[in-house]
This record gives sequence, C-alpha cells and structure tokens, in this order.
Amino acid sequence: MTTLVDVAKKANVSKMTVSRVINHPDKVTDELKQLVYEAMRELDYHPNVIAKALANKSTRIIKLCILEDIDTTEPYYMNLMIGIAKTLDLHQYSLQLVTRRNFDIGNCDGYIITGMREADVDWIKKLTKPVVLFGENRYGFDYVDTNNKAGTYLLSQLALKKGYEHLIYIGIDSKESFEYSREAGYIQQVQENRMVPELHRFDNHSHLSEEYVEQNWKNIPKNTAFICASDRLAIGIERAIIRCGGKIPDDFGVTGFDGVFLNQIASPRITTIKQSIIEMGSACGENLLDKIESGETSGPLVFEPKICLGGTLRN
Amino acid sequence: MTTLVDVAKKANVSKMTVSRVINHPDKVTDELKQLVYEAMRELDYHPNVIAKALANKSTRIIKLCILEDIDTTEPYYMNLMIGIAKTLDLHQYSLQLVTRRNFDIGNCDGYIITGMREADVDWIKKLTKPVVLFGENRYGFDYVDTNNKAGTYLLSQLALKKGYEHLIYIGIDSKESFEYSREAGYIQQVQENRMVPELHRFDNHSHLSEEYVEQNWKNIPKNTAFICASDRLAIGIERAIIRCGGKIPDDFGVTGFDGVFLNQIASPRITTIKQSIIEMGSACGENLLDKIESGETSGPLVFEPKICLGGTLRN
DNA sequence: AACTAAACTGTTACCGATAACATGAATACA
DNA sequence: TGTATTCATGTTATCGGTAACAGTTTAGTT
Repeated sequence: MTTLVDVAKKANVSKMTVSRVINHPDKVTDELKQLVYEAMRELDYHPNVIAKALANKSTRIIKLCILEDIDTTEPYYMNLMIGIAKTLDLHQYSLQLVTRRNFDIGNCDGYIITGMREADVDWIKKLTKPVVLFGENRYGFDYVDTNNKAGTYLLSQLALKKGYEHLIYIGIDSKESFEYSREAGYIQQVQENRMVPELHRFDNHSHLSEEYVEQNWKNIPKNTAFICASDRLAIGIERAIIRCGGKIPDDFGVTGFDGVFLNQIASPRITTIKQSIIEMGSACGENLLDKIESGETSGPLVFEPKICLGGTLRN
Repeated sequence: MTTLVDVAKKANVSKMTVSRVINHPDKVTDELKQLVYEAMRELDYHPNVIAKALANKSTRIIKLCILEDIDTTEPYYMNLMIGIAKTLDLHQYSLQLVTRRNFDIGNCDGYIITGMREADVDWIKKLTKPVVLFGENRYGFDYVDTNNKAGTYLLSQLALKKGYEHLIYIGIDSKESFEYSREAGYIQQVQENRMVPELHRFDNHSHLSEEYVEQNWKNIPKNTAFICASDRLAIGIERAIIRCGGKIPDDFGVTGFDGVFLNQIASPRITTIKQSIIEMGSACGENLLDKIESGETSGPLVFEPKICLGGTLRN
C-alpha cells in the first residue's frame, strides 16, 4: 500500500505537504499541488482511513441502533440499512449494527437510532456523539422522517374530493409522535370541511381492524372512507369490507400509510403513502456525517409524502 | 478515554506489559496480570480498536458484497446482514456494504460475497484478503450454505413416502451451483427408487411455473408431486393446480425451497426447506474472522436442511 | 561457583496519518 | 534599508497501540 511518505518522496516534498494537499489544499501553492496530485495518481494513492482516524481521534464508525423489534418480513429495515450504508460507504465510514444491549461497546463517531420511544429519551440525551433519529420526535433530537401529518391530510383530502362523505380514522394505539402527527393530519382536513372526526385505535395488526369493521358493519354507512395509519390496518379494513359484501371503491374507500411491501399482497392495492426509505436512509447518513464533520446541528429533515394510487379510492 | 498508559501507570508496569496481558497473557506472571486486570477494571479500560488496527495493519472492516440484484421484498438479505452484523459486532469488527462498483475503494480485512456467478470467479480469485462466500460454489472458495442436495433429496423422499407416484422436478434455469445440487438431490432419490427423473427449468418467477402446469394439465397424472427449486416456483405450481381444479395435497403434492417469506402468502402453505439465514450469516462471519485471525482456511460450512411442513404434501 | 538457557519485563521504533510549532522566504511598511 | 508581517513549507511530537529487541532475573547444569 502506498503511503503519504511514498507520495511525498515521489513529489519531492515533505509528507506534511501531501497531507495538506488533501486536507487544506488552499494552504499549498498550485505548483506543489500539481506535483502532489500527479504523484498520488501515479502511485494510486488512497489514504489509510485507520491512520487518519487515529490521528483525528475519530473512528469512522457509525452505529445504527434499531430499538423496535425487527420485523424481517417488512423490507423497511433492509431499505433503511441500504440507504444508510450507501451514504456511509461513499464517505468511507462504516456501519455497525448494534442493539440496545451492546450499544456502549466500542467507540464510534455518531449514532443513527430508529424506533425511539419515550423510555429511550433519557439515555439518548446522555450521548456525547452526534445523533440522528430515523422517525420524528418531539424532544428536539434531529431526525429524518416523512411529513406524517401532510400524509394523512392529503389522503383525507383526496378521499373527500372523490366524494366519500364520511371519513373514519383507524390509528395505531401507541403514543409515538408519528401517530399523533398522522391523526393531526386527518383531524385538520376533516375540520376544515366542518366534519366531525371519528377515530379508532388498535394495535398494528390487520386482524384487529378487520374485526372492528365486521362487528360494526351495520353501523357503517355507505360512502365511508377509512383513513388508516398503516397499510397493515388498511388491509384488515379492506378484507372485512369485502367479506361483509361492501364494494371497494364504489361504496367504501380505504387508504393506508407506508406502502413498503405488505400492500403487494392486497387486492385491490391500497391507496397509500409511498415512502422512499432508501432515500431517507441516505439522507439520514448525510445528515449525521455533516453534523460530525461540521459540528453543527442540522435540524429535522422532512420528506414530503407522495400518494401512491391503488384501487381503494374511486376513479 | 483511558489508554494503555493510564492502566500501566496505575498498575506500575510498562505499557508493554499491559498490552501483553491483553494479547499474550501467558507471557506475564500471574501477579502482574492481577495488578493489570485490577487497574483495567478500575479505570474501565477498553482498548482503542483503531490504534490496534493501525499497529496491526488491519482495519477491522469486513466488506459484504451482494452481487445479485437485491430483492428487498425478500427478507433474505436482511436476515443475512443481521446474522453477519451480529457476529462482527461481537468481535468489534464493522460491516461495510459494498457493490461491485465501489468494491475496491477503501481497505478491509476480509470479504463476504453472496450471489457469485461464473463471471465473478476471476476477480474473486485475485483478492488478497480472506473471502467467504455465502452460497455454495465449485471453485474452491470457502462458503457457507444449506446442503442443497440433501434438501431436495429429503423432500423427494418425503413425497414418495407419502405415496405420490410421480415426481417432477421444477428447477431454476440458471447455471449456479446450488441449482445443480438441488437437481442432483432429486435425481438421486428418484433413481434410488428406480424411477425416471423428469426435470423442467424456468426463470425463477411463479407465473412461469404456473403457465407450465396450466398448459400441460391434461398430461399430468394424478398422484404427482412437484419438487421445486424455490418457493416462488412452488407457489406458481400450487396456484395452477388449484385453478385447474386439482386437489392439494390429496391428488397433487408440491414442495419448495427456501421458506423465508414468500411462503407466507401461499395457501395452503408450501412444504419446504427452512433455512435459518440469520444463523448462517453468523456462521459466515465467524468463519471469516477465524480465517483472518488464524490465517487458516476453514473449508466449507454446510448446514443440514430442515423440512418445514406445510399443507402441500399428504398427511 | 560459573555458565547457559529460559522466562519475564522494559525500551525503542514504528504503523500512517495530523496538529502545533519552527523555519525561511517574500512582501509590506516606515 | 531595516524590521514587521504574512505565507508556504518542513520538523517534531502525538494519536494508542504492537513487534522486535535488550536487559534482568531465575533456574538448571556441570
């Protein structure tokens, strides 16, 4: 492996000059810079990341901590990791996948944390290295997420535009920030149209929302659209409506949220929010590296939601 | 952060002794060892992985290169990564996810490669760092895989035991080693029972195997079992049989291979081979780290297949 | 007792980079 | 013309470890 010294010899300068050409090119004359660049090219020089890390007291390691249970059937985490890994790779950082338990073992330059809940706030606050969360939060941590509120707001709006007269919100029974935001989007749209919000909350399992519809079928008027907080819940609603003999999308509408995979097994496909998790993962990485290298906080990064049309809303 | 020197001072020894206690404890007297251990404990000393890596000319980075297109709907890769990451983490190594394109950028201590095809053999041979492949191969590279041959052998055996009189093999139309092995398992079982093998090959899409059965329905005798090289192909077969009015498992049997996820959307569930990709990923990591640290080749690591009973074989 | 080998422990140099300081040349200003 | 200031480059020490070698005991032989 060629080192700084090799390049320095070849270019007839000190190794410090070579180092400067790489890190502070403005402090070296163009003439020497050219010499050094040429030497680097000829020798196919690649800096030794490890030596750099040692000198800088950095590690070039980013820890990714997934706090929720990993549902490996959802490609969500896979996409997230691919997105993050892509960016880190580009910047010569490497990724360490850690759990809450082995979180503290080994150094790193920063953290990406996903699936944070209230109980985690305290220890996250104590971290001394930069952190970016994947998923919105209300504790002031930087994060990357879809604009959840805008998502349900837009879907509700679309449902109304398509002529559904009742909008029922089917939410996830959890106290996480994204859920509040999704509820808020629905509520705002409904209120802007002088309608009364109706919300129900379940654990995020399709059979629970399914059960709900089946048991309340006779009280659900035609021309109702269900705005669901997840595709999972939406699929349950869809199945129940079909089982009860309701017609989708003519008499009933359904919308979901996420659109990562589950939707592929629904028929008709759920109209939902498409999130590009890979892209968001990349952004998450970029965000964190910026923070590490500049030392500045970047603030939250919110992706505007895109509606992914399926067959569960008219037209 | 406490360093070797801090520990050395506290224990009243040279830092070299501390280093020895960590790396060659047999070369230090028990007395000093105790002192050092105590100092380490009191100071909560954790070695600096980066400095170690620099001194050892290592990087503590393992590159994972996925050569096939990543089908993110299959949790396969996710599981693989989780398995690998778990092990690496345990040994304080970190994972770098690379593609064929950025493969050469940056150093590492070893490679895990999955999805290798013939065309890749040459460049893989040229690698100077230890390599472990995920997926069997016939070029002498170390690998981790399920015993593919045993898998189809066992499924064929089971089908025969259940009384199916004809066994048709539905394979993947590719020249990869695992496919040859799966075919070989079927063929061996069939020949041991003095039957004539019948093989068909398709690209790995369910609609292709589905089409095949539909078009040849009248030529397929009752009491036939289809031994398929993948769950994907098996699902196609299953759908076609049902569509054509055949009865599963009474009149027709179907078996798959993989059982990672797709099977979850089949009804009835395919009887298939269950692979614990996470565990195999871990093994892959262990294998590679062994190789890196000992310098010795470990040979292939083959996991014996486990049959996962679904509803596509009688009884 | 003298000599050699083995077993510990300490010293030094080095891994490949960077920051802080030192040096020397060029420019500025009085 | 002499001195202050700036700018470009080189020198040294350092990051936190490890290997190779050197020095000191201790034990074993004759």
